Amino acid sequence: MEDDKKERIREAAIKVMAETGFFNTKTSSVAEEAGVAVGTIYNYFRSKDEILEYIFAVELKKRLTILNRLRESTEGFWGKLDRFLSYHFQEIIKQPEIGRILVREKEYPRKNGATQISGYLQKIPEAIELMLNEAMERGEIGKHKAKVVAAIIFGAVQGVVEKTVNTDDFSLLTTAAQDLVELLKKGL
Amino acid sequence: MEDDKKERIREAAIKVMAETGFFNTKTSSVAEEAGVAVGTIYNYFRSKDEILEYIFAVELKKRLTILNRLRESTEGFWGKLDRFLSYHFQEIIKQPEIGRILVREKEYPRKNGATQISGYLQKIPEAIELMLNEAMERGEIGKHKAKVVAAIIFGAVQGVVEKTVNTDDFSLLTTAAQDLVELLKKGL
DNA sequence: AGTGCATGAATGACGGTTCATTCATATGTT
DNA sequence: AACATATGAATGAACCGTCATTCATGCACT
Repeated sequence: MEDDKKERIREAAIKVMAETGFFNTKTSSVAEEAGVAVGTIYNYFRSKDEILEYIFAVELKKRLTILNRLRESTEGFWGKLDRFLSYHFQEIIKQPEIGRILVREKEYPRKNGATQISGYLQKIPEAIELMLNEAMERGEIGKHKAKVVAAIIFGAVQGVVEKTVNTDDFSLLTTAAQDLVELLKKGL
Repeated sequence: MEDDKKERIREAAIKVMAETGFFNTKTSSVAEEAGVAVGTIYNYFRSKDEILEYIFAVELKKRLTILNRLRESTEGFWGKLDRFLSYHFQEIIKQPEIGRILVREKEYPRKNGATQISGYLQKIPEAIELMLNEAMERGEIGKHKAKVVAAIIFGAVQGVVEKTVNTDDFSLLTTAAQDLVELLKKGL
């Protein structure tokens, strides 16, 4: 049995939690799926909560890296948005379980105070809001309430992901980025 | 102490579950909030799950009634959508806890098989999809994939509600219906 | 022979549900 | 009107299954 236990546990947790939801997931199931003993999990994570937190951290870091890279590019707003959404949707096509977890477990209140999750998650709509404001100043898009628009975009993305994972119709996601960008471009 | 225990329990559950989330809500807390004994809950509900199911049933029935009434009216698509969204957002302004629960607890996998919740909830985007198709046939809006658009609208609505309850900024909701309709009207 | 990771049975807290009991109110009887 | 009895809603302490977490022991590699 080879190494990188932490990664093995993360992948197992993604699989099991996507299936049954965080609260109905037993650490013993995660252990079994990962092929390790229950106790081993606790050599790498302080608690069950921390596993979920780690899952979010990994995924959101990937997306924020993309967003920051895009911010610096000279591309127009719509190109940036299209790139970002395409990346996000591709990731979910590759691993639908991630989609399930991201839409389902976000923001759920945990027993012992807040986790980092909300904090991490906030940053995505914030980044979009920032890009929106820049685009408005450049006159690339008309004046709108960036906050509301960001919430709409963020929500629309989740809506499409949700529909996809609920119906297992991944064809939706292959064109969703263009569909959405097109709609928004005309709309704003 | 007057009557209608079931209603008292429903209201208490809304309050407590909005605060702590379904899975962190103890039946004893609901009982306390409702001013009844724990056992009394079980005279009106078979389980904790059933309380949540009932909360959804009540709220979704209200919304589906509106939607069906609108379907029969001769009003155009955009008027209908505006009316529906206005109603929904007003309800959440009146009782933000409902908003929290609707966006957070939807579709969460329960231990003992499926609940009615997903089934009920499906009907909203379905109704929107239907209205969209009718509007496209009438030529009121251009041809689009109704399924994707319905998912986008449904998601966008949730996004705005989520933003609102997370920031406690209810001013968002007062104009959100018009903002959203306007954006979509131009976009489609 | 010491260090570090892995193990999984044991532990203990927690909380949903049950049910024997209480109690308020209604009904019937004189 | 006074009393007896029946009904079923309300109660909450106790029960019991369910896990998250711990830790004593085993194992491997240096």
